[in-house]
Amino acid sequence: MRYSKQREALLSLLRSTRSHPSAQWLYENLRKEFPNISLGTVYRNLALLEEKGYIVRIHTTSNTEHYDGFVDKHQHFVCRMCGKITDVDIDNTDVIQSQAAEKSGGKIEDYSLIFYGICSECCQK
Amino acid sequence: MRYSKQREALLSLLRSTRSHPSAQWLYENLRKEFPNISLGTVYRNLALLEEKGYIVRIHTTSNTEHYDGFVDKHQHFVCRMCGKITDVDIDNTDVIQSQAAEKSGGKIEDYSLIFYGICSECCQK
DNA sequence: ATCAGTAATGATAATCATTACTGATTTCTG
DNA sequence: CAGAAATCAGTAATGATTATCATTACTGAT
Repeated sequence: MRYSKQREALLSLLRSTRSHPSAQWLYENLRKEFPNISLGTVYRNLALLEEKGYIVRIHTTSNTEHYDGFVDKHQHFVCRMCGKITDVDIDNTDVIQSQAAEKSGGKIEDYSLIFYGICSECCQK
Repeated sequence: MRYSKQREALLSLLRSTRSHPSAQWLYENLRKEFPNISLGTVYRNLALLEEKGYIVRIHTTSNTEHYDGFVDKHQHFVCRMCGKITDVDIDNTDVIQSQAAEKSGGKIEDYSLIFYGICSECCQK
């Protein structure tokens, strides 16, 4: 993987936020520094960075993908009112993973655990 | 919700399999009984049935949604080789859910737990 | 420092799953 | 049975993502 300014900026932007942005948001914000950057470049580099393990892709009920620059294993909570994604740390998930390995018969490499509900801000409204 | 043949057939087809089909697969198989059924009808009813809680939508790394006619809470395992989705039952997930509620501050209504890896069939190849 | 090779880019077109629209048909209630 | 409303089939539109392609920009060797 050869160096590129755009990719470095993308990764650094992703690592600067905990908001789990979409490709569109990243595109719009990268345009401040790279007015001519292409949306295709954003998608291409997101795929590349995910493949190499530098970022994580989050699949939710929403029809758009979200990305996370923090790769230390953790979980997410999605608010069904405002759509915001926040981090949640759950302990002892290895128990679950070993139980799944046992019951499925196959080789389990990873898992995704996403919580849905109403976030504290939206609860107050 | 008013009765319709197409919707009943869709629900019954979904309940007859453990393969967690996509909209496209359901459409193709419903055409055996309803040669003129529309893909739009399939999507419309999938959305309706999900909203009413009769079926579950499964979001995976694949770019298409999959559906499950069995709504008793359980988890899924997705093979990254063949793409097949199988059921996995994990015990004591309520521990996780209560831990998430505690740590997130919000109100947690549901969660999705999906395992990724290589299924037993693909392991043998 | 320049060069050649090749990966990455920007611009744009293509893809493909899903959703919206429309006029005809079916279901249900009185 | 009739009329209102939901549902349908068919099809166009949408929107996120991916692919294409000519040009540009890294990088290691001369």
